Amino acid sequence: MSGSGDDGQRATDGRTAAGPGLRTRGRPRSAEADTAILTATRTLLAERGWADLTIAEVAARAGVAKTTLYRRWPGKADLVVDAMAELFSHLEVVDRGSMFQDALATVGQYVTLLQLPETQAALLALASEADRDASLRAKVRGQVIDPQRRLVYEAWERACARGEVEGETDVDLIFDMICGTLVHRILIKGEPVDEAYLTRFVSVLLAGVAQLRMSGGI
Amino acid sequence: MSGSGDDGQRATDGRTAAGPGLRTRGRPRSAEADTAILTATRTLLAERGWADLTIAEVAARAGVAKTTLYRRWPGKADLVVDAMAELFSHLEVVDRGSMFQDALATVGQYVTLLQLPETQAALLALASEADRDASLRAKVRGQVIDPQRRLVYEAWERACARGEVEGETDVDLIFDMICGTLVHRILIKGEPVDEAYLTRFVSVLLAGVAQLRMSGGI
Amino acid sequence: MSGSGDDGQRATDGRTAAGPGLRTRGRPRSAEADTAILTATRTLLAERGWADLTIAEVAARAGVAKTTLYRRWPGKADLVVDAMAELFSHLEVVDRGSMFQDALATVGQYVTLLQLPETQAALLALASEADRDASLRAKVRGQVIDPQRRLVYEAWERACARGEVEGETDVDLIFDMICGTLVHRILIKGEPVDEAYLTRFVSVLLAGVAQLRMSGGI
Amino acid sequence: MSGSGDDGQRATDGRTAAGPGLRTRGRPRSAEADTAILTATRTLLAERGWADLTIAEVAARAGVAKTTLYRRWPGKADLVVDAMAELFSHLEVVDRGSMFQDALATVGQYVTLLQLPETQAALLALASEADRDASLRAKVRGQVIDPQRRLVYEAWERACARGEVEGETDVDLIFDMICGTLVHRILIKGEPVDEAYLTRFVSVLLAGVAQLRMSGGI
DNA sequence: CAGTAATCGAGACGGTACGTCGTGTCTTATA
DNA sequence: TATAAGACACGACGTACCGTCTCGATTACTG
Repeated sequence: MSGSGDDGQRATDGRTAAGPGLRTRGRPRSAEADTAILTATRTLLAERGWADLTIAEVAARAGVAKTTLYRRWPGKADLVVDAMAELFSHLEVVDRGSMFQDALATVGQYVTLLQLPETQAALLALASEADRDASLRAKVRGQVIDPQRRLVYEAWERACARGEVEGETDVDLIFDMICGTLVHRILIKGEPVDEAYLTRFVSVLLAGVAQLRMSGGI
Repeated sequence: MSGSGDDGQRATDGRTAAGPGLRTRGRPRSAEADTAILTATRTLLAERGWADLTIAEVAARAGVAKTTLYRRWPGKADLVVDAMAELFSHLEVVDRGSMFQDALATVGQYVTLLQLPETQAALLALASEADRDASLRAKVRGQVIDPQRRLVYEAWERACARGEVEGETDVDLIFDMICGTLVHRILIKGEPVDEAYLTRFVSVLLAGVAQLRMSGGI
Repeated sequence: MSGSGDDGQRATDGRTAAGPGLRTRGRPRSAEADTAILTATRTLLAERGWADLTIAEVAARAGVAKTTLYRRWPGKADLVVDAMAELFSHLEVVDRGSMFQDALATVGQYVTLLQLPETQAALLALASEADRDASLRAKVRGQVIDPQRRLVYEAWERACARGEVEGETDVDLIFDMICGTLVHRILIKGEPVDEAYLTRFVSVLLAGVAQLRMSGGI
Repeated sequence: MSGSGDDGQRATDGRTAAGPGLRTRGRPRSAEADTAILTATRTLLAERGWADLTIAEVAARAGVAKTTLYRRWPGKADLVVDAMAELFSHLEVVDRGSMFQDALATVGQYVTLLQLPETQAALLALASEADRDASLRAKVRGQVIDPQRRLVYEAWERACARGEVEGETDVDLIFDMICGTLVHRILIKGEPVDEAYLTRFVSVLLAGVAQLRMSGGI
């Protein structure tokens, strides 16, 4: 689970057995409701897009009352953050034997994710909404964006272990370049990323990163 | 002028003195209204953000009736496209003597634009809305995004003329990398771009591009 | 028309032709909407009762948007006041030749009104709601209750003209006794008023009133 | 006790020490809860009025769970009936030596009751709700309204015993006239009843009743 | 220089989604 | 079995914005 809740119960649900018995009062929240709601959210995002995604319809599709939904999430954006977070939590660095092949495969996973209709509907909308809402931005970054930085870090570490590169690198910049380029291509321009584009992109990127290190800079 | 209008009158308004045929009948549209509306749009985008930008308030701020606004633009998104297009139409490639300096200065202009509150409010929102609306996407790309590709092309041409590079390059990829990286940094993550970040970015980018060409690829 | 409006336009609609031309701006309110809404209100009051009377359903039944309804009346109670006022505005004193017969006939009209399902649904509910809402009470009294006092006054005047009685009487008290008794019987206890009950009631009432005057008191 | 409960347990609760058989199983209902709930109901009626009286708030004020309340009363109206019944159960016919003085004093008690804020909030609301709910109407009449008819009957009997009047009279009509007139004055019109009004009212009423009997009618 | 045809301001209109609130039921752990 | 606590399904609320419409009042070209 992603752990996005803002009220006490959800966050500590079933964790602290040490509690003085004051913890579990009243009817516990339905765990199935969470699953049903997040699934319905993704489905409807794909079907209707962001603007036509209605809280009421999500509730109906999930077989849940609107109230239940509002009890757990303050609004559409926060709900969608959790729904997307589940999708983005499955990315992993693939080991294909070389830095280039690792990068190609991992970036490929990210491309696949960005090409899902639910991602197309949600990601830019979330970023847009977050512009004026600091707490939302924190959630988006904390649950969707920032966790993926580890992919860059791990790929670099693995390349170090193989002896392909050494030292440290500018993970932030590389991360921005990867995510940004693909987001611009797929989400903003709405064009597909094929094998050829992907290969050229990773080539330019790795060449640039390598060159940068040879020059001694960071 | 950007020429986003969908009815005939606006496109030919006051421009072609040639055909006085059956075009101009009845009271002509106020030219000042256009200016006032677009200015009000940008101001309110900066003040309120995308979600709280209201057609009614734009009209009020521009001192214009809602009807007048709807007669010229079909909706909020189309209006904002025109408003943003005016901002993005001022970008130029600066000549600083070398490819690296040219790139640094030009990208710097783009950064400045992305950091404006109206851009922060509008750009991702437009891209998000365009996800489901092909005609909107066409407008966004045609008036805001694609025109900037020429900056990459011209910078490359100038570098060729100087003898720094030769042949052709993958303008599309480079364009995606530049815009995407900055959009991700500034609009999605909401972090500033300082001199150091900018320098590193342009270094990696140009190194990558140069390396790529030496390897014979495109 | 009852003249219940609280905004300027409705009250002065079509009255002041002397206005400086500033009066009629924008689209005028639909007069048919008023009729349709008040009719629908009475119909649904009779069908569903007060508690299950929904603003949304009134609007739907009247073929009107909820917004339109809220633009004209602040809430359910105020709407129902106007709807009832139309019903109560048709009461008249009947001339049957004698004070007793006049009273019998006029009170009979009132009984008929109180036995309508819409009145049963509305009158006590309005009075109940008005308990906490001074402005509502003012409307209820001004448009529904107080105007009927004239019936008592006119009947008394006619009896004076006939020479059956002379001087003045306590209209307020008599009015309370008539309305109150019938409201208690019909609306509170929910029992019908038949010819016999009516005759006894009017007898007791007139006898009391006459006796009171002979004793010289007011 | 009013005995509004609909399950068996409450009726026999703590009263009959006779049969300890199979009645008392599991945890017995708290007797204090009943008191606390009815008191809280009257207090909140006076504070908030009928419309803003909430079951949840009554429970909170009584220090009781909502469940407990619903186990004993089916809804807001039934609860309020019981709460009001307690108030109305204290009315008695006062012996002041003459029929007129008895009536004055007894009606005065009723006036005092009607002028309580909790009565103002509750009585018309109950009657209004009862319009569509036969079982509620039965409760209201059985516990609040009808029991007071005995006041008219007893006052008449006492007057007979004194020799002031003889025979029977139309208790129903007189009861409607008394309650109705005062309800109309106090609850519907929202005006106070002072000594003068009261005296005039009782005068007219008794004169009417007396005259009616002399004429031989009933 | 009157007629015609479009625009303009104002604001009412039919819709739709919103987020909140109250109801009455349910599901827990505890007494 | 009753209780306190609180989650739950349901449905109405009143608000806000949308995009359309209907007015009377301007403005220009046109015949």
